[in-house]
Amino acid sequence: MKGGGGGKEPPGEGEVSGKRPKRKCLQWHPLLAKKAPDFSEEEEEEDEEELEKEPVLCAESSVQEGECGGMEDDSEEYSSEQRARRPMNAFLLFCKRHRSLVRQEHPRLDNRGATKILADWWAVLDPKEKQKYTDMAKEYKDAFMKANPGYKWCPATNKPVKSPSHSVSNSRKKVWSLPSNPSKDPSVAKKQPKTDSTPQLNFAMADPNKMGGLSMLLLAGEHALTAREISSSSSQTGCTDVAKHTGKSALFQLAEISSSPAQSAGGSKNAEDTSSLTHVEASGPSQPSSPDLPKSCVKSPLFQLAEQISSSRSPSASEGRQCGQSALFQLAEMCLASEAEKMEARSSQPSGGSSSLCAQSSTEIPDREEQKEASELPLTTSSSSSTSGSTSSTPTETSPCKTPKKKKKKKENKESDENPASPKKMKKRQSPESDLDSVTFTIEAVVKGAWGSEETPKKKPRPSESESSPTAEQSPSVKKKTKPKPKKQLKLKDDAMQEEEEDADKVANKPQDVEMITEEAPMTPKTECEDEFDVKVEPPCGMEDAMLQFSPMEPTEVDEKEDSDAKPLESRQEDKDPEVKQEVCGSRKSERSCKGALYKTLVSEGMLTSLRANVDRGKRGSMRGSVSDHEGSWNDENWGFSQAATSNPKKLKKSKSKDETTPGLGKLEEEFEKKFNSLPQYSPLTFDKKSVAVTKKKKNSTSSPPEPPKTCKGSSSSQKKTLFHKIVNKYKHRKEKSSGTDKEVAMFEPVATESSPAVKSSSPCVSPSPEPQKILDIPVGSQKRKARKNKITHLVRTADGRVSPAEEDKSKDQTKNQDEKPFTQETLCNRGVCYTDPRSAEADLTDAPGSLPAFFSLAALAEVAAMENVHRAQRAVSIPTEAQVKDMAPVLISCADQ
DNA sequence: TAGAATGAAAA
DNA sequence: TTTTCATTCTA
Repeated sequence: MKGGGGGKEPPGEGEVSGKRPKRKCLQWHPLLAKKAPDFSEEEEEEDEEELEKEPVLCAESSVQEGECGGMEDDSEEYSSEQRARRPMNAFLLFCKRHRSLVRQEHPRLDNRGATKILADWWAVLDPKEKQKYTDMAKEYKDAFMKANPGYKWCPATNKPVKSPSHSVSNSRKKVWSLPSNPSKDPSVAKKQPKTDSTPQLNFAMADPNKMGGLSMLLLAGEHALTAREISSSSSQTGCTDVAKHTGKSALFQLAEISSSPAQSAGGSKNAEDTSSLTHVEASGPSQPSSPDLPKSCVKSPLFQLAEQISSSRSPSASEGRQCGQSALFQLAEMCLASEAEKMEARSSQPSGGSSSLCAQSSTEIPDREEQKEASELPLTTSSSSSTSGSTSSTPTETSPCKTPKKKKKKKENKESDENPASPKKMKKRQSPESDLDSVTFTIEAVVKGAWGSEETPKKKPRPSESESSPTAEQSPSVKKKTKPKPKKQLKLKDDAMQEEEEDADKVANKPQDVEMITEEAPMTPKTECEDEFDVKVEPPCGMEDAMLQFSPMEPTEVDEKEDSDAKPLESRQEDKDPEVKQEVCGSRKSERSCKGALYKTLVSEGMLTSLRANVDRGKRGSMRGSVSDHEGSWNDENWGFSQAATSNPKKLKKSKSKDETTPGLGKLEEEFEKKFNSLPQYSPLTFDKKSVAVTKKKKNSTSSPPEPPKTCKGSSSSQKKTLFHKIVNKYKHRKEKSSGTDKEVAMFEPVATESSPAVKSSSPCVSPSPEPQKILDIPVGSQKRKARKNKITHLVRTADGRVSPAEEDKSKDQTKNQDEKPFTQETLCNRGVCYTDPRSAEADLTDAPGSLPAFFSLAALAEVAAMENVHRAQRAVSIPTEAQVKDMAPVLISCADQ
């Protein structure tokens, strides 16, 4: 959609040309950049090579800064190009959090409509509730600013930087400039991204200047954390403590981390990090790293054996394919699973983290190694895998039919070759996935105790992938690490830690999956991609169903979804890939169930909140997203895919932003998400009540105060008052801009209907509650801007309430809108309130006590009539003037109080 | 790519 | 006071 941010840059010019779609901000992040399909394949390949080298250098020497600086330069370029996005304000956060809900309720509704509704909700939202979002926004902003000290919100009208040289890169506009970004060559920038992408921790990225938005911060934080983790893992001590120590919020911490030394190694902390990094990097390039990991991790002999087995097997498996797992392999898996369980038990929080870390670290290394090795030697990967704690990861990678070269390349190549049609799509890798999946499943199953079964499901992998993917996308290892631990560390403070750890442990247990996932996004997951792709394809249906059923609000639903999904999936999977996956993993179903539990857990924890949103989205247009998404693979997206993917054929494309952001952000993002998720998400019902009022407001504002519905007074007076005030304020605004409301009226009527239902549900109260009245009177806020744009002109309504010709047209549109929007009458009807028949409405109105109520009822009626028949509307009602409304306010208030 | 919303920041 | 732009995603 958007521009394709991803993957779109033309290979040739690419880089600069800019295509960084709109969102550059996130993209610019190296990790993201890699992940992002955006880069041309060619470029990516080259970049990869470069990256391999670079990371090492950085890690190795303190000089890193210098080198990194080079990187930074690039990054700077990115930053300049992509620059950090300005932080979201409270409203945007609210929108982000609730848009999915809105969409769920009103699938037909387009974004604009959803936005309007959200605005309504926002208007209605209690101040307290709003405050939460406001606070979050503030915190977010603070963190952002900390990370990007010099950040300017507006590049200023002129936008100095952007236009000229970089112009291209910044397609959009702003380059807000981060202070530091010297010019960069586009080409360089491209390279850097990859380099950056090198999983590891390029703190270089962290540069405040470079740092993009929050996501960047998060990334930086993650990297730091991961580094710490790694170091800790090596030492086995919990490095995370540092993070924990700080009482600051995760966001701040992240910001600090990113801002401070992230690049080179700033303080002592950094030193540790760097050291850890160095280890990783050093190891990464060469296999040695793998050994380190194992050492760090305390593996039981059994575990080691299992790893060896798995690793050994993997190579053959790759060719042989996923399906047939040898008994030995299975045994290994089981061993691993048992180990995993043990690990979990141990891990509790601290230790567990280390274990997970180990796994992660191991995974990470492999990735790097893989990249480098891929270029160099395929075998290395296998060796690394064997050595590395993550058994599955290597095998899977190596296993892929093709040489274990760079995943990215492979993916790209494959994609290009195999799937000429869809660039993004993937090729499927068979064996590797199957292996990994099977392993993961088994592990999970073991952990849960469900082992045994076989069903399995591809989905599990998906979910896990999806989950992990977000974090891991760029570099699998990183992702793994980041997800589990970063969050843990960050949150250490919070209870979440435990939960997270558990999740992480789970993840760790599934290192394979994680790796898979991680790679998916950015790089590629060639194998994963394939797998995912397949999976996505398969599951979509089931997922959709699940998704559909699923309500973002309740986590519990997820389970249900999963269940539902599982069945469909199974059938699907069987249909599709009987060959590979199913066979391979016998126990998938059970695993699936396990995953389902995990999924639930994650959701409950809030880790998957984004998923929810994605899911919602997925419902909308899952399919499209699936394709693009796969590449970009987002955590959430993955989820969405896994779960929802099937459902929506439309597309999921989640916005680039997601793709971009998620990949890199990984755990950090998760934390952010957690916070974000922690934000209250109100059920539509909640808003319905309120919304009713709001809608009314809008309607009123536009022309007449229609709302009839018989709102109930049941609502609390305080809320009503608040609403009233809000409405009044908005109303004022409206007056200012008085144009353009008409549309709203139409729109709102439907809304009103919705609200009305809610009201009814609460109680059949009749008299229009004060709120509604208030609401009716008051316009909703949104209109202002429209006015600017100057749409206003045609909207005007005559005093009569008639609509100007233009309005008539609009009215028509409105009617359309009604049709489109679920809220409208349909919803109302569903809820028990139907105004379809104006007459009935009138009756109600007439019944309504009090002149005011009656008045409103009439007005509402009038609106309804107007919608259906302008003429009727005209005769039916005279629209109250603003003054009238104001006059009525007191009455309304009193009513409300009553 | 425009646009729908709100809000923060800059000009 | 007016513009920009943050998010999301359809038309």
